Amino acid sequence: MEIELQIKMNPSLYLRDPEQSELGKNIIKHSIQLIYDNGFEAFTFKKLAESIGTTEAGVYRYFENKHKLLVYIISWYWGWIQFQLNYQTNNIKDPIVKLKKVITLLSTNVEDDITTGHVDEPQLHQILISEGSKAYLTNHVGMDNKQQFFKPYKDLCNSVGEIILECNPKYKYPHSLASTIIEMAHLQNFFMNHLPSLTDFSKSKDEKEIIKYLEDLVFNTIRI
Amino acid sequence: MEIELQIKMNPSLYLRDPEQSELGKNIIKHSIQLIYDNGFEAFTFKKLAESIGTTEAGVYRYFENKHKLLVYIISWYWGWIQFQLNYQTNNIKDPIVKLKKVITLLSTNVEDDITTGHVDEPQLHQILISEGSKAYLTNHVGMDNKQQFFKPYKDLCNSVGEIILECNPKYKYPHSLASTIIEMAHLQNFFMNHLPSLTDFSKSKDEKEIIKYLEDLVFNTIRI
DNA sequence: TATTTAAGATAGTAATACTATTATTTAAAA
DNA sequence: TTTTAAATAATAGTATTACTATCTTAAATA
Repeated sequence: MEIELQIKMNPSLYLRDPEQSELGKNIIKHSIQLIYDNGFEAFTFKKLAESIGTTEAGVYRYFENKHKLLVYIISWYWGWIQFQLNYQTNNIKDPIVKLKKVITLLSTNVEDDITTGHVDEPQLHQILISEGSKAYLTNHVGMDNKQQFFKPYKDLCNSVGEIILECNPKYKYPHSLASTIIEMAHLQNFFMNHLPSLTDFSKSKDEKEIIKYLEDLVFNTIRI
Repeated sequence: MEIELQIKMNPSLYLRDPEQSELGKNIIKHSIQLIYDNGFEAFTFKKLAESIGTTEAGVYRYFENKHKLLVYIISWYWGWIQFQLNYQTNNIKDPIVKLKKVITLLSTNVEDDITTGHVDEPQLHQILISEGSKAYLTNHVGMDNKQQFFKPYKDLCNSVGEIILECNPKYKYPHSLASTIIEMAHLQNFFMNHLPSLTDFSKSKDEKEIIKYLEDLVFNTIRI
């Protein structure tokens, strides 16, 4: 029996479900590759179509515009991370161990997940580091939020917040600390690699240092 | 005697120094207004030129492209914040008081500084919250960094890092904690106003809550 | 077999991000 | 005061981007 992991996506993000056809899956696959290679600003539907071997109009039948496509793949990533979190912390009683797992999961460049054929998770992880915040740092964030575009991110933040509260039920800022952990796991990685003097990891350029920094930050903050 | 505050800018950011002419000052002034109103994605040199009453070509004589203009005004902001930091922490001995001042300075929506005629600081502060990270989250961050585009930001981060070390000389991650404070002062503000469930300040929507959160985070982390 | 549906092919438009040219005004230098 | 240079304004033009529309073909389904 083959198991294939399916992440349920918000239908408002697409015009036609990309999971349901070869072309759709190719759009996701090549989008990740192109955004990973050239960044989101340089990414266009024309280049995407050329890379797939279809036409611009073909892509537009799946996604209204490139921003929604970005939000789609980012949502997919958070959904996938949520699954990994649930899976990895399942049956663990100690919330401290759980929280450490979460920090490691968010900070580590994942391995390719073979149960998700057309998605290259390591590339997607890099996209999240460089482009993740562009999903919500827009003028239309309010409208996007109303359409629940950021639900996977908010759900994840909530899960992390709950684990924080398990560690210390009296801690006053579980959601803010959760969003700080998630954002900083990515941003410190970006800084480490591109603006190293903004971090203390420039020598080793090792993700493990980020994990140590975040663990120190989090467990001192919640006073464990 | 009138005092005018001049922030020295990196000449690689512009083609012609905007401080040196009326048109130049108008470009800065109206850029801030337009980016504040419509966001950076919707901002074009054509709209800017129309808003000033000049032509697109006129703007291009000052700035190569809109990204460099964004980096310019963001650099200006960090230079101005650096000045405010130096000014406000001058003669303060206690590093804890200093660090608190820094957190407050970064988290508070500033008042308009009359010594900088053509710059509206409160609007600029909002731009930093929504668009600040777009200055460096690009594919050409390495080249930009080589040209010292992010020096004011890195200098500020360094200053904050030094104050952290004054509080606790043994703390291991002064730069990372400094960049965390700076980024989170802005990001928690953005979340509070646009994605409130990612924070614990959604009820009051008060900057003072962010300050309390960051103080709690920082002083627990460095164990004061 | 008829019919819906997806995909491919092609064309076209408005806006964006520029570059280039020339004419006019302003200001500094000779 | 005249000359010269520099800044600006006015206009035009191009390649690319971000779409929309239409028509045909192929494949799946009823």
